[in-house]
Amino acid sequence: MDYKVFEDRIELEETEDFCAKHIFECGQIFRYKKTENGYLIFSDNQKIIVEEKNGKVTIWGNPKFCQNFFDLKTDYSKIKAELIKNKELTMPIKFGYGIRILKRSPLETIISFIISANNNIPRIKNTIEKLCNEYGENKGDFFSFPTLKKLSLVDEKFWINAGAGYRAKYLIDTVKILALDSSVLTSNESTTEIKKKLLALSGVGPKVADCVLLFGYGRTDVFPTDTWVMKAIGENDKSKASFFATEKASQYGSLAGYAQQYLFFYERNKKA
DNA sequence: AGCCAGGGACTCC
DNA sequence: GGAGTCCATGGC
Repeated sequence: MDYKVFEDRIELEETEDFCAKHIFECGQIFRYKKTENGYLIFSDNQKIIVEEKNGKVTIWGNPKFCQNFFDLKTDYSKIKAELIKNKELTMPIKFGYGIRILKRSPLETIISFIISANNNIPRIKNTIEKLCNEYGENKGDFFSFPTLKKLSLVDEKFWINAGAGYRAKYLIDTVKILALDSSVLTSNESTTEIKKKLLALSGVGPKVADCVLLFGYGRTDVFPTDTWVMKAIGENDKSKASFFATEKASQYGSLAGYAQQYLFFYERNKKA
């Protein structure tokens, strides 16, 4: 995919490999808002604006950050061509053709997906927004995601008030663990090793760990298996989630994470 | 009103 | 290690 890098933006022609709606509404990120002709996104300490009009996509923001964030160097046409050989992915890929997996900070991903457990997206977004507004750095027209140091100042009452529910104590405990040893946040170890460390955090089970690995560490060899993906597979027994996570990761190999995103987006947004 | 939400911890065995 | 139960609370 060709793109031009400027000082304050990146430009590309409209392409099958980039669709803002698909990218932001496939459940991988919670700090975004729909605008008139695009999206307004916050990630880490950055603000990004994506505009799509007249056949052109403009990504406003720090170009170096955005190039990595949108994973612009990865060839999604190639990934889709490979995955679409699996019949069950034909419709999902046609439907969510413009999905890209965003590269995000491990800390923000960990906190976000602990909040996401057994929760609904509007409420998840609301809790994270309250957190940033209170503990993030004021960047003028938005707030950054809080640093680990700032997160250490958040008490249980705040989390409850922000709508975290019973996850409040998980969040408190996880921040404490990370404050003592934050090495996992910058780990470059194998997917299995990092997963083991993530599972030691509070409120992080197999599904949250897989989401964090995929979105926060760019590990595409995992297949996060939530209720929507279970529906996509046609399985009702929730106790089998971890079985399918392993099964599908093995089936799709290093492309498992991409396959999961197409399935998730299709299942959530297709018309019955 | 009642089930569901991008599940996990805890407790049994 | 597998099965059951409980967990807060807004969305629909």
